[in-house]
Amino acid sequence: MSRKTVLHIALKVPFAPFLDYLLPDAFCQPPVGARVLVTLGKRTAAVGVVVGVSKESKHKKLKTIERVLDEVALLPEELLALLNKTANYYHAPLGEVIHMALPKWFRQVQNKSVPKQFWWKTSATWEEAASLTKRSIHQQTVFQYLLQNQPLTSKEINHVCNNASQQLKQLEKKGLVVSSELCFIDNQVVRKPEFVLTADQDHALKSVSQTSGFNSFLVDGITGSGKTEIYIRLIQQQIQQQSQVLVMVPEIGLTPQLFNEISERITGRLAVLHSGLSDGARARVWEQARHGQVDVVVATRSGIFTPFKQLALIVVDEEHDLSYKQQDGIRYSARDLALLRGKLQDVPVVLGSATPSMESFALAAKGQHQWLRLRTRTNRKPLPQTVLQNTNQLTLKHGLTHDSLAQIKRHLSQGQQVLVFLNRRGWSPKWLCQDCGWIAQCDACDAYLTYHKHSDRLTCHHCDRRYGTPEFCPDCGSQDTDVLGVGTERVAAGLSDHFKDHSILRFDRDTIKSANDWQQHLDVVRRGEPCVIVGTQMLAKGHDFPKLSLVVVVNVDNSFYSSDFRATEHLAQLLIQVSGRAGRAETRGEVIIQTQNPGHEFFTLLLKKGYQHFAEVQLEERTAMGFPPASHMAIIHAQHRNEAQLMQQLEPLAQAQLGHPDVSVLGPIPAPMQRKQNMHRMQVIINANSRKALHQFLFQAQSCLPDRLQWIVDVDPILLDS
DNA sequence: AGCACGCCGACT
DNA sequence: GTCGGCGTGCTC
Repeated sequence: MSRKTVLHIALKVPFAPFLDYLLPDAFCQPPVGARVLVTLGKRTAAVGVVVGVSKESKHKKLKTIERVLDEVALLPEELLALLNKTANYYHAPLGEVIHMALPKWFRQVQNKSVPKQFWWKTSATWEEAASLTKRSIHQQTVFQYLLQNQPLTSKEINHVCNNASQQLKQLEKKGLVVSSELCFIDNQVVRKPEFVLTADQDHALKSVSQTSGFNSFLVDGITGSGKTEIYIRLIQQQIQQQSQVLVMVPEIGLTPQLFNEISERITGRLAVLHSGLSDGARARVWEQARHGQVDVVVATRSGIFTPFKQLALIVVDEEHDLSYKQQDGIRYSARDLALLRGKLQDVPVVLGSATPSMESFALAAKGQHQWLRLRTRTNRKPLPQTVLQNTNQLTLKHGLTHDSLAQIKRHLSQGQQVLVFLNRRGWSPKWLCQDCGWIAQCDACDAYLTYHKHSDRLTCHHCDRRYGTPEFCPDCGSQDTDVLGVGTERVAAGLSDHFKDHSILRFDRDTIKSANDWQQHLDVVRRGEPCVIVGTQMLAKGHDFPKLSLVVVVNVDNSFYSSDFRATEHLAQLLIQVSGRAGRAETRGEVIIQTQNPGHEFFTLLLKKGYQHFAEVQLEERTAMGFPPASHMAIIHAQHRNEAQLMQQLEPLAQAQLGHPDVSVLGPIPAPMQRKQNMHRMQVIINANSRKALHQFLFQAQSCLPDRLQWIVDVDPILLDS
């Protein structure tokens, strides 16, 4: 009787990997990987993806598919395989993984075709343009900006002048610029000359290109050792063979940089994919990659799920970067998934970093990654000179020592730029009562409030609640309140005051909200006038500021008191990365690190012997302690508004830990921040000798936790709190 | 997760 | 008398 076709449909539901639906007789059978429209419970119109077909189902009463949205699979087989593995590895329901991977555009029921976009580039020299645009300053500005930053979309030029798109049309009429629907880069002329590779580069390049199928490589080379050159040569090779390359970058701010570097050197079609794009733009890149209409995609984290027609290589730049790990929802690591995808699709994966993560370092040491070291700096830039400044007995001015200020002054007067790095935004991280020692805290979190002078508010950086500044201490009534500590806002204000003749630029989440803000700030720095840049984390990464000659790092000491065993690894990476910003061929860069622990062996190890040596010692320590990468870790985070109920619901887990010889379980213990956004938080830390044992435990744990409880599993956590 | 049902407290 | 809090249950 039942010759009915049953379809397994992945939907965004937390309780099952997929649900079964019937295919109506009148419908053509959609392929696996196609989207369909179904009703679910009271919900009409839920978008799901076909993940399997069968003739029967365990369920009695099946609903029927409403509509087939794709004739051909939107998710190619290899991508679906990756998503399946992702679901297993991170213990997440397949439907949720698919939901996360699909750009929003494809999760909506739309009949609209993917919107178009136009790319611009110049087709004339500056002289030609100048003579034809004598009467329009705007056209000249637009042309010049395009000349320096091409290729660009109209949107990216908008900030240069307010009617940039009209100016572009005019320029096009005059034959000075051309537009294309694809990001063309069908360069007739390769603009930059080819460099001669160093022996190390040559060896690395040959090692990768001589292998076939899956192989993983760790390109380990200091800033300026020419990692990008290797990526570019590899990309060139693939394009010649009509294959596609996925290049992963840690964050949105770095996409334009790598994009431009690559675009100057390849003949092919290039696209970027990051969270700053509109839904339509992301969908377009997906479609183009899937149909083989682009050759290279430069993408941030979620780009690891881009479908390709002919993927032949994955590059993960700045492999150690924490941004590759998603910190909410399904906590996947794009770097690890890149390796998994490489294996599944049998293509090589190249990881690059000046400061490899302990995970990659360990795999390279074991020979699981081919270790390709670049020892010479191609740009002949000498390594920066680093000095430690003991802040213990010194009075600080705007968070800086007198010596730091004097050095800043010297560099500015020499026409150089200076970067002051500190990982704290706002005016000051604490607001306290001078009389009784009370410190302002968030109502909803166990955290101190940060004072922001600009808004004259106290802000919680964990839940974003804002408070007015108290006129008197709520505990003792004293009016003698003060701020404690410095953030970027305060340092920048202090420096503005101190160096009245120079501009002070602030790079943090309060001053930079969009990709456009980024670009504008960068444009200012690139103009090269002497200035002081004050910034957080976002500045540590690979940006190239040619005029920057001094870096001052403030407030590194928290890492020494952290409970996270990875804190020193992260600090070492940060210091090396941030130091890499200073200096260029002619001028040796200088780095000042302000610390209360100048005698700490960490500094001796890192500064005297280098990152490599630091990493070796660190790896030995990890191994001795039985921590990752020598072990496999996972954390179960649970939260509930009621503390007692939270404890009670976690009860079964405490008992489940028995009988797993290869697994050690810590907890349930209170999370480092016990209360966040009014939720009580507990965690269970699982440390296992083998990946298999870890997964077995997690499966068991999952089954014994009550449905109602809000919990998530973080496999391979890289931050122990949050 | 959504979304509904259902059962108790405080307001026009 | 209703509006609305959130506990419980279901989704193929």
